[in-house]
Amino acid sequence: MNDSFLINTALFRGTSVEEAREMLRCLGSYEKEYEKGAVIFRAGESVDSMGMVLSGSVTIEIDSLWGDKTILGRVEAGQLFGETYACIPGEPLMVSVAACEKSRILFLNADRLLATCSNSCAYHNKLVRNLLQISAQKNLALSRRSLHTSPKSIRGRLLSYLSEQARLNGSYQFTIPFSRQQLADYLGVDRSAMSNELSKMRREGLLRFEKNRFLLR
Amino acid sequence: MNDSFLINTALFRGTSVEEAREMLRCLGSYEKEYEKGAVIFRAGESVDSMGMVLSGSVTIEIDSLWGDKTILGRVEAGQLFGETYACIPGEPLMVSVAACEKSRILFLNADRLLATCSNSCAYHNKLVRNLLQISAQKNLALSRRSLHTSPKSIRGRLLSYLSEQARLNGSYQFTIPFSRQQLADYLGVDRSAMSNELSKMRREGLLRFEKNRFLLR
DNA sequence: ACCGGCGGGTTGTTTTTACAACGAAAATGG
DNA sequence: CCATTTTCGTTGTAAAAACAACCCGCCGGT
Repeated sequence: MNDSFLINTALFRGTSVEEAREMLRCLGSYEKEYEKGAVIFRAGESVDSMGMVLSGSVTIEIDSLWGDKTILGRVEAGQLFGETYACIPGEPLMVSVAACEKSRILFLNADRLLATCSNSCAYHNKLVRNLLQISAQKNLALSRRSLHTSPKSIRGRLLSYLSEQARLNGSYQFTIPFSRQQLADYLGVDRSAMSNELSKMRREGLLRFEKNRFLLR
Repeated sequence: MNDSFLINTALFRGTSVEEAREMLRCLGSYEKEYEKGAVIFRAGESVDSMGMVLSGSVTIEIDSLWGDKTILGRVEAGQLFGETYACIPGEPLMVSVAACEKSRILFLNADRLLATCSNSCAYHNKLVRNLLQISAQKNLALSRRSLHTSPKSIRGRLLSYLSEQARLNGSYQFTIPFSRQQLADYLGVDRSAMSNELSKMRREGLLRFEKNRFLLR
């Protein structure tokens, strides 16, 4: 892990390299690598650590019996996952987290982070505030998905999602971080029906796309 | 407001009555009353305060043009709303908050809560930690809704929601906090179709219900 | 080069849901 | 206590999505 990597993450923002290193020790952290598709947290378990993606990316998903999955969001390098459950000891996960490519994960013990650290680590409070920010951001991400799944039609959901991607990118041209199946899972619709709708929208001149690159008009 | 009310809320848990009172002053708080249906926060605005429900209850909802609404959750007495946006200054709301009955709301300035308070209020850090817990809980609430809306069929959604209500109540008999329309909005389905499905399930002997009281078998 | 798997598009069928319209019961308000 | 509005269940119809089956093209491995 690069020295400057940590202090550029949302969690460690505002600390120095040395402080961050010390915090890692204090938090009882360790790293682990996962292959594509490997499950990192499984629904039903309860966890006492949160994970930070060092490299690669993971998806947070709800797995139904019958094999359907709903993707709640994607977590990229530098971002956290599982912090919600880590903050609520004993709460069983209702989601699973899986690597969507080969990924390296840093685990951080939550109890130690939340404990009112005596005085050894003066930066605990900073970290807690950062974590609050992150939690609020994750809240937004979840709300955003609700926003995109609130239209009842596939087209409505696609437009809601794609418009926001355009807004985020500040351009009508952008690349999305999902494969078709993942996008369908994220929007809660059938993949083939979605492909169909995308083609229909293209025929109507609403948009263009090639693979994951989209152009809205 | 009852003296012991505050210190029994998740936000002020762990503080004394006097401390809580002082914090109220420190946070620049004020109260306001809303009639049933009144909008407290409107999507698109940005806010610098969070609200605590003192009495009554409010719903957090996504309003589409065309008048459809998606209910993300219900906030009861003692609970917070808007804390997500209050933690992220300038972020425009993508949801609205409306009173679903006559409600009294306490507003708390977020900047002052999050500011690293010099030394006047020693309990700021406690409050921030509590807020982190609350934020995590709200995360769960949002995830829970995603869980309940991830089945594609109305029946699947109903069963997901009702099973959890049963689990929460620790009994197969329970009362839900939603009217039919609200439940339909929460589950993201058509009300009449949902009524229909409920009746069908009753005919099949899966459950009984009268008004908001349900009995699962 | 061949094979096999995966991602993605197409098509047709079937099931489900949304939608609209209505009526009865219950709640509300004067 | 009556009038009005809201809530909820019912029905039928039209529209949409799920589902299944299939195709093609691409890529990685052998």
